[in-house]
Amino acid sequence: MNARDKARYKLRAEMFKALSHPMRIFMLEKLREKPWCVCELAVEVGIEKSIASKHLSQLKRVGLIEDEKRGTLVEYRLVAPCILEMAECAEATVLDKRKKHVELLQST
Amino acid sequence: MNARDKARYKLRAEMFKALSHPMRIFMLEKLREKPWCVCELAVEVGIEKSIASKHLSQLKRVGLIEDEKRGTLVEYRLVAPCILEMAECAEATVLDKRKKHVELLQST
DNA sequence: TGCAAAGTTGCAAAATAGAGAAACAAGGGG
DNA sequence: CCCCTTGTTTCTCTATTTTGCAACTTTGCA
Repeated sequence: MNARDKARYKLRAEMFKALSHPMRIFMLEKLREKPWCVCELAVEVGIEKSIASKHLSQLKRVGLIEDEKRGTLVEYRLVAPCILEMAECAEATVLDKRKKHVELLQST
Repeated sequence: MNARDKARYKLRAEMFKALSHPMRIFMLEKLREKPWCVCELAVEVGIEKSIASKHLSQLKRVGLIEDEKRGTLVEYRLVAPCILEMAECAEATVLDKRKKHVELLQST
C-alpha cells in the first residue's frame, strides 16, 4: 500500500466515521428537508445544543454539510444528498443479504 | 423519532462504523479482487492474523462480507460490491465539494 | 496419536469517542 | 453600553475501540 492509497483509505474511513452515529444520521435526514440552525435542530432531535454543535462540526469537517452565519445563528445545510441515498442503498443491500441468510437457515 | 426510525438509524450507523477504519476499507478493496483467506490477507495488508480476523468479523457482523470454511482455512468474500462503488461516489462528491471550497477561498 | 497450520477468542493496556455541564465568544436590540 | 440569544469550546468522566500477545480450537497429515 503506497502513501497515496493510504491517504485515500484514511479519507474514506473518516467520512464513514462521521456517518457512524445514529444521531448524526438522524440530523442528516432532517437536513435533507431543509437547512436548520443548531438551536432548532437540537430541539428537534432532543439533545443539548452543545452536543448538536459537536455532531454538526464532525459532519462539516468531512465535507458532508456546510454552514453559513446569519446574524447570531448558524445555518447548516446538506452538501451531498447522494450520501443519504447511498445510506439507503447500503441498508437495503445488507437487509436483503440478512433476509436471504435467514431464508437459507430456514430451508435447511 | 419513533422506535422504528431509531432502529433504522442505528442499523445504518453500525454499518458505517464497520466501514470507519482504513484497514477495513483496504481489506474490502482487496476482497473486491477475489476471495481471500485470513492468513493471506493478513500478510497482504501487513498486520497480525488475529487483528485481521477481528476486523473481518466486524465486516461480517454487519453483512458486508461472508465467510466459508475450506479445510483449515476460512475464505472471506465480498457480498456487496456496491458498497465500495458507493464509497467511491461519496469520496468523489466530498472531494469535489472540498475542491470547490478551495477554489472559492482562492478566488476571494 | 502427535504435530503443524489456520483462525478465533480472551485479556490488559493504550487510544479514541461521547455526554454533560460550564465557561467563553459573537452578534443584535434595547 | 448592557444583556440576551446563539454557538462553540473546554473540562471531566465514562464507555468503546484498537492493538498485541497468548491461549485455545479445529482441521489435515505424517
